[in-house]
Amino acid sequence: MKVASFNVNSLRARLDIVLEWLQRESPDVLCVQETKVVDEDFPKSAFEDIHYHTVFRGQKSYNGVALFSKTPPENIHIGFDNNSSEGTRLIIATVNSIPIVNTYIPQGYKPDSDKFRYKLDWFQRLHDYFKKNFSPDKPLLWAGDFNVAPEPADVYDPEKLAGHVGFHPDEHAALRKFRKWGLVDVFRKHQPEAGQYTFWDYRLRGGVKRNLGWRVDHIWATKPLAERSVRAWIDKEPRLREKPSDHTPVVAEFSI
DNA sequence: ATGGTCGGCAACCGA
Repeated sequence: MKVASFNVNSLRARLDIVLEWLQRESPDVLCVQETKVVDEDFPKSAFEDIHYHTVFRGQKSYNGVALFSKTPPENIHIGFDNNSSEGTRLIIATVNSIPIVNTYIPQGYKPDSDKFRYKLDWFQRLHDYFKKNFSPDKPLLWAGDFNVAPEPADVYDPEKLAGHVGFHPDEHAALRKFRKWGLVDVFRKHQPEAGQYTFWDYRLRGGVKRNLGWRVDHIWATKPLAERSVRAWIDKEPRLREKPSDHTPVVAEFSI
């Protein structure tokens, strides 16, 4: 089973890239964030044409998540309380008997802002959701744009960025709670080397060229599933980053 | 150097 996560920063702006990537890599599941498209305008048939099932929830201009799968998704939940709050940031569906959680975690703006408190609260709500609905002793996959680089190896300048949004002690404490519950960073398990990024700060002059990157897109799994992971990588295909604002996909393979 | 540049969508917001 092959699973990927990709922040597309507008699905319609990058539709060809996503379709080509699906056909090239042929993952069983692709979790997408920042679709930026309302459900009525979602390009559903383009994905059905290449034999992917779709689950999506969007809104005008911002946010939006989608899940694509080769086999039909089951037990679909959108948002924390199903089909209402935070649906454009959270899709849960079971594919090939494995519950997949696709999240677009709030970005957080600045550490002294309400938006940052909202982000921390969001992590807490998700943690509560996991505790209530899932067991760390059973396979569970959590993928998405977490908007947090977990470790110093995951940012281009850990000393300069310490305390910034996306690399803040409170965010690291939030992630630690998920680890404590039983989730494993599957990419890191297979890739110990520092400096492997999924996002580059295009707001800094020459940020992409200067490799000013962050690893904020993740695939985490409970131990029974992580034990069956055989490979994980970040797709470095240059075509995926035609635009400076592009994230790039993170991929993991499991022997199930 | 504490900046800049994207996408959506039509003035700025969010990242």
